[in-house]
Amino acid sequence: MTARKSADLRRADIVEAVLDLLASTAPEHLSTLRIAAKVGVSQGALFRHYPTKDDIWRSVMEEVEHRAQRAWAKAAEIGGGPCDRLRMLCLAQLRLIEQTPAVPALVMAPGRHVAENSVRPIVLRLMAGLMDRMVALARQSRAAGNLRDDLQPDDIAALLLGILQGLVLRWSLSGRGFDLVTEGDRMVSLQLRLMAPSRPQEVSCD
Amino acid sequence: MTARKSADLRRADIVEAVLDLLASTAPEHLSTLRIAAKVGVSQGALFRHYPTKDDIWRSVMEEVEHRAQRAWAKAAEIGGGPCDRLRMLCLAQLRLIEQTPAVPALVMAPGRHVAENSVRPIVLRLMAGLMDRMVALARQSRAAGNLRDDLQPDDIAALLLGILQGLVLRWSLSGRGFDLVTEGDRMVSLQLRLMAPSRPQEVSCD
DNA sequence: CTCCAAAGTAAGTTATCACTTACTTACATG
DNA sequence: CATGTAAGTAAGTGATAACTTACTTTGGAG
Repeated sequence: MTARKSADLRRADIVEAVLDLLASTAPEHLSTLRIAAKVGVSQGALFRHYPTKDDIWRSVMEEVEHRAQRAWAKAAEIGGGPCDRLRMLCLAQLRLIEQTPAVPALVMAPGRHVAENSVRPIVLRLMAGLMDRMVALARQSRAAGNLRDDLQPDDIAALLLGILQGLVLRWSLSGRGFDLVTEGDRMVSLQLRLMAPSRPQEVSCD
Repeated sequence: MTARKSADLRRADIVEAVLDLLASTAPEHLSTLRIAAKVGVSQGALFRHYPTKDDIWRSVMEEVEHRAQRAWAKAAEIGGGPCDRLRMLCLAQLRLIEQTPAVPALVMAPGRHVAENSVRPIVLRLMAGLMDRMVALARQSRAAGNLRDDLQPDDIAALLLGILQGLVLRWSLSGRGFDLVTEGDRMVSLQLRLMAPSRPQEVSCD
């Protein structure tokens, strides 16, 4: 099951090297030479394992997707009401990004240099997956009376996701100048409080 | 006053060409060759007007900044309460982005290829300027009784700005697949309603 | 031990980039 | 009309990119 052929091990090495390098390098400056140097082989050796640099990007993005899904699943395991789980899902995403700064770099990379064709669909799938989970939890939260009746689950999720994305953008632009999870917790909690039913404090989320 | 030397006219041509091209091209694929072709001169001619490509990026970004400030100022002229003006500021920003898709491309461009050193400080200044205006309007709105007392103006602005940025990100990733201003109006109005004081509908913003 | 395929290397190849250079044209001014 | 300057061009230059090629090393199966 978990056994891998040596070729796959090498590919895993390469993916990990790219993720490492992306923590400190913009995607479009990640040349095959630098990747190879990080892995510890010559540049040409990369192409024994991947036919194309685009294929490397695809593998990297798929690994990111797996990590994200793992993080979401782990956040879902924690007990508590649906509203807590919604908050935990948001925080799990922020924690993932903090530990893997490659994520926003890849998501925001606009150009073809970072393999638009290979990466873009995976990014969209990733964001759709997060959105789905958030909508589901929002629906449950509302049903449980933790969120206002007059809010659509899609809108709840869109507002929260927007707050997360804006926060991550500012975090990236500021050179990671503040603690992402701390600030995110503050913002998400605040927003959930705003979306709580009218009697302000009683049925609230916290 | 408004008179310009011919050299400046040429520079304006180049800036406009870049902005045009950025509507359909990622920043890192905008070579001097393509810019020159758009302007209608040879590639080398560009360097008669700009010593460096970085200087072109800087000029472009400064033009973007001016457009943004003009848009914000125009939005501020419209009458109405501070809460309306806050909403209008948000919509003005979205309208600017819709008309000038280069803005998110430049803001999110992570790498050095698009002149990190020249562009980044201007981007930060731009975002800080928007934030300042939003915080000021949020403070006025709260003082006017349109927003809850227990919200800090900074947080009000941060939430709204986050919602805008997230929306723009999804708009860009989706290939501009929905109407930015329409959807933005819906989201911003919703958020302002959530932030309105407890008696839900009466003192609300709308 | 032999042999073969997977994995590695060094040195290409081709393309594109920002930028330069040597030379030419257009034009306003004295 | 002569002339100096701003603006233009075509053809480089060197750097760097992804990818290829010809050859060598290595390790396990027969």
